[in-house]
Amino acid sequence: MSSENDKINELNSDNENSSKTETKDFIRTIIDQHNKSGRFNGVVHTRFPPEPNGYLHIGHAKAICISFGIAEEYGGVTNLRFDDTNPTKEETKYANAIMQDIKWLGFDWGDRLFHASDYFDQLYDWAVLLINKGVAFVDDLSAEEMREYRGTLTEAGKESPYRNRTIEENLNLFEKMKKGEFPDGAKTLRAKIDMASGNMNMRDPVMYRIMRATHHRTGDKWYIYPTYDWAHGQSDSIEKITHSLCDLSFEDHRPLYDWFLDQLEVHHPQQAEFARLNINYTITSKRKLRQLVEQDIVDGWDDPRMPTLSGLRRRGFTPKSVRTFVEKLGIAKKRDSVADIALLEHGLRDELNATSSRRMAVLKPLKVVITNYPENQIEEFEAVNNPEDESAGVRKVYFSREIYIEAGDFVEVAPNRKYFRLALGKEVRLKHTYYITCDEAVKDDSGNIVELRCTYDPESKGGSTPDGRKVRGTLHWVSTHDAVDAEVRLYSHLFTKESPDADNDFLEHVNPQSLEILSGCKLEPSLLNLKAGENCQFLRHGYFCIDSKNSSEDKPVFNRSVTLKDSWTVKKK
RNA sequence: UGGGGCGUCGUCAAGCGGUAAGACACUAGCCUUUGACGCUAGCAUUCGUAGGUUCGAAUCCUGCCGCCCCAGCCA
Repeated sequence: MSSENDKINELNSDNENSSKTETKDFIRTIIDQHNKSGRFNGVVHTRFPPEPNGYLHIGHAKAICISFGIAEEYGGVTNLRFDDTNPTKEETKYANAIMQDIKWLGFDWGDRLFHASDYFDQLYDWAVLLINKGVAFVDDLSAEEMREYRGTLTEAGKESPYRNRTIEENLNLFEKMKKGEFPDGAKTLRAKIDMASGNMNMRDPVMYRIMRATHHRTGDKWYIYPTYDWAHGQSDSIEKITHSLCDLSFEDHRPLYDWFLDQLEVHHPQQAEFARLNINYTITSKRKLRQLVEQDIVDGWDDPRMPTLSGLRRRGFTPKSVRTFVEKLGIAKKRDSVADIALLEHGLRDELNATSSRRMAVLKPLKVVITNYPENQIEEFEAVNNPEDESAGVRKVYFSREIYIEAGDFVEVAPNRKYFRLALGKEVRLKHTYYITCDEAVKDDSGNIVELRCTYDPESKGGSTPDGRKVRGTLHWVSTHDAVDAEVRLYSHLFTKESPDADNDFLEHVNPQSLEILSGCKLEPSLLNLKAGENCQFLRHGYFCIDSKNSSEDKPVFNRSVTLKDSWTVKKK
């Protein structure tokens, strides 16, 4: 009886706990288990290991947030280590850009900046150790021969004819490889594992290749370079990493890393693999992004349409919005998952709604003359900077007889009673100021509307009238006398197809309208004071920032980071 | 006839034998000096599928089916 009660109590308390406890992903669950068992004495030490051969993109942001974020959460730290084992592809300029991007995201590796190349000597010594153990050998097979000997996915491979050289011979040959006595590609050092393994990575993988290339850090010291597979696990081990978090493509390599570490009898991190981040309407393949840049389809790696961190930054995305996005997506092992770009955009809007000042900007101007408003009169109005944040204060806006409104806010005949923007005979409110009614649309010879003639109601000053009549439509405006001219760039998805990555001809799906450049936009003058890197809401349009590359004092250029949600155009359809 | 993974709402994703969280998206309505924001409501009788075990299964067992990754001296 009593044991039954205990069980029920246990169940109840479990339920209470589970309803309060946050759900954990499989990586945090593994760490919890380690902490419970004491495997790493409660230490969580991760690393982020990029290859300095390109720019970081949103997919890397996920890996960064996971490795840095989880370590931080468990009171641990994260190393930044450049995996620079292939001198033909790596450059210092990429390393610098990568560091800048990680810092921008808000993560810090302290004084723990490392390079796989820091360990080249140790790696060499360990290779000698494996030769001495009889589990590594120098092979003379060419690349093509090796491929033939490797077998296929369903057939076992054949052992290399050089596999049974004596330890002395291997030692001698390996040293000569190091001294540069053989031409590039003539020999390799291979691990002696199992040519019949179902796991291709275990079929005597290459540990060293001969490569006469100047390394961006070690210069011309080496003629041989370790492969990633040989360097990676040991680098983690040397740095006493506890949890090596990486993407699913290294799942198959884990047995190999474990094998090396076991042979060497050194510190053994736990590797865990998660699914990479894919996002719809974009691509996250370094190779394909490079193509966009090299074929001038975009304006460089930091083009605001690019999913690179530098592109997102220039577009006006905040580090927080990127981190929130990654957190909300969660971590799992579903390889083909594709995140909705709308979630990233939602996070940005959510953040900026709370923090950005509002300003009025007319993107496609239409001149309005308020015929009953005194000429040469300028009236000052106070405008709230951010209705979501009183501390943001107020600013002054100046109203006059001639203003600009958005051309799209006027049609001659209202399409239905749900339409409450401006039309002939209709009344709308001008934000912060007066009601106006449209009397006449002036057209040019070809019938284009070039000017509106309206009358205002002096009683409506401030945006409401004594009679309390309802005016549903509120338009933003800018006075002609103090409007500032600017260029505004509107962006939309770089691709028209949800999963352009699936296609090899992904370039065919590039959205020809992903960039719309508007010139002659009319802005509220206070916008000239917007600081670089600061976001601002253009009322009824979206969030904008100054373009860091093309903007100048005399010719301001703004980027649209994200639109405001718009239920009207949805309804219209 | 190889090895490794994955299949829960349109999307991402919880769930770990006790009767399907949450977020985004979407829909309807309210509010509104941004058709924004906010608020309210709706949105998986069902967890790839077929059996089995069990009082009870998304969760355990078995068999199918589907999708993805691996044959660089790239990382």
